[in-house]
Amino acid sequence: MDNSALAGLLDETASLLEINGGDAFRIRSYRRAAEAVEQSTIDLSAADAARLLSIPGIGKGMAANIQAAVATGSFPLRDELLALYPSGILDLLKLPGMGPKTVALLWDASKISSIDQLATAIDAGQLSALPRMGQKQIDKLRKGIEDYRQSAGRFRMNDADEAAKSITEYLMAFPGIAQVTPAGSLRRGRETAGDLDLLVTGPACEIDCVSAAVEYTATYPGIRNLIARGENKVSFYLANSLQVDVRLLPAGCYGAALQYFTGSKMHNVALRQRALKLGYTLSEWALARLDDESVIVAAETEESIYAALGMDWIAPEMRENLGEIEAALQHKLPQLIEQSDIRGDVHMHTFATDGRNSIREMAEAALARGYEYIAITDHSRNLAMTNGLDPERAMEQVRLIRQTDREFAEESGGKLRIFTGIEVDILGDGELDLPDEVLAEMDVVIGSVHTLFQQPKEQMTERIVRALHNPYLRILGHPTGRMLLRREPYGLDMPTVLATAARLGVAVEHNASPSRLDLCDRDLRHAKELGCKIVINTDAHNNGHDLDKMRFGIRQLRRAWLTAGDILNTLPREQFLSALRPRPNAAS
DNA sequence: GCCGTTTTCGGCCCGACTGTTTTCAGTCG
Repeated sequence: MDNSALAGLLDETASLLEINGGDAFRIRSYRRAAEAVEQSTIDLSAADAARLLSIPGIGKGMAANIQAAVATGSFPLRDELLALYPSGILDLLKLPGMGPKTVALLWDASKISSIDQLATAIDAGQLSALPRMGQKQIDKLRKGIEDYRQSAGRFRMNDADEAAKSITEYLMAFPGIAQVTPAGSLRRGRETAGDLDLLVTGPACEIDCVSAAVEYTATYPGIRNLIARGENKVSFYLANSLQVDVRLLPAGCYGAALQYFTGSKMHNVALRQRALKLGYTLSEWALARLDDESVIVAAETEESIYAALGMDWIAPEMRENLGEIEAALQHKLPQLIEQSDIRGDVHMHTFATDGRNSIREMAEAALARGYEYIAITDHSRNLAMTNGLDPERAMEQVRLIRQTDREFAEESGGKLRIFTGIEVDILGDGELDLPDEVLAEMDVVIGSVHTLFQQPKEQMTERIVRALHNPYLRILGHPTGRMLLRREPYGLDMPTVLATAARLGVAVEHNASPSRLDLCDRDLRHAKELGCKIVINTDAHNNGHDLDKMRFGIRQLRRAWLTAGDILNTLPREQFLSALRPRPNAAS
């Protein structure tokens, strides 16, 4: 059992305890332990008790739970709770506005323990009899169920990504397998994937000897159950119900297969039409002559196929038939942004609030990543649960950032600059929650939408627009608050927000991570059209893989056809701050 | 349930907002 799975067990136990009305501090302990396990860099299933106990947040009880889970797949408290409630009850918590108290209420009153049962109860009008269940609440739940069902069955990009990595590692260990490439929506950079397509090639995949590699694929240890095993294809489900199709192909047709299975459907339809026009036929096996299909025109590489069709190779992220084919024919495809274009990350937290590292540690991690600048932007006081900074602590933090910046610049030979910053909360009245004299000290002021995000659409938009008018605000953070597979964007009037930001010169932040996606490709396209400044940040809370979240965000930028020139933090550091909205009193 | 001590037990991030109340419970970050 890997750390993630282990963390999942602890976290779901915490949720079950909450539904059960357990002690709040005990619940927090389970959450903390789950977090610690998830973040741990060592394999805890192989760790002894002493090693487990050395991890902050893991004590005697939790160490015993972990050891039991490694040995048996569960532990006593979890088993006891699962005997009280069906496990499907945890799905209910995924609905917006649905917390443990409401879940407990539904269970106690009507034995509702799944989303389907809840939907039935709503349709039967059973809910209105319950306390605190007005029409608004019921409407909200109905909408939530609708959204949930739309996203059900799809997997977040990072889950598909991780599965692809681990299967790839397994396959590459087989002699004669030379290349494994994820195709489908994962390769196109979609934020979710319905299934996972892996294309495999190498000497072991040639037609006369492929059976051994197929056999090896079918014995991948992560397989929950095998769906099909053909001559050169293996399909199976992983433990998390993700369906995986592995195709083992001769090198001679690898490019054609890669092109075909990457899609999208509409892109492929348009491409096949183009082929017909030129007297060819395109399939997953080859681009061949229409009058004699035994004559292969191109098949080995994608580049050769696109070239034979008279066009430049098209990056997978653009293959949605949104004009990329015409652009490729005219050799006018944009040079899409690459991760290596990014020179800085200006949204990160430290242990002054809810981060896990010091300013210096974040700086070291950023430098190791090749960045030229970062901004430390801890939370302001309104986000009380994060130990947000009040004016005094914010000023102290500024002092500390400047001191660390000086020391670090000296040690690193000036390779990295640390900007001062703050992530302030936009309040219900559209005001920022720190006074101007504090904001004036900050290089980077990110105004984020945290506590506002549940509000009705009209007020929400109006309040954000008001906040944009605050002259100290330089970046609009988490502009849509969109959480992947959790809830739809809350119906915010994004065109108005983006147009206002563009007019006032406020940059909007794109911040994509496994769990959230602030701007989708459509938002980003729109932002560019409006001439909006865009930054891409990670909202990093630790110096480890958090900074790596940038790679998830880059995909949406590429899907929106953005180039390095469209993104502010591709600028050298001398130019970055001056590209932001000018500050009211250009003090420091 | 964990932690840090007072080495045996008390303290453990909390404020904004909504919808349902008729003074507040529940959810969210």
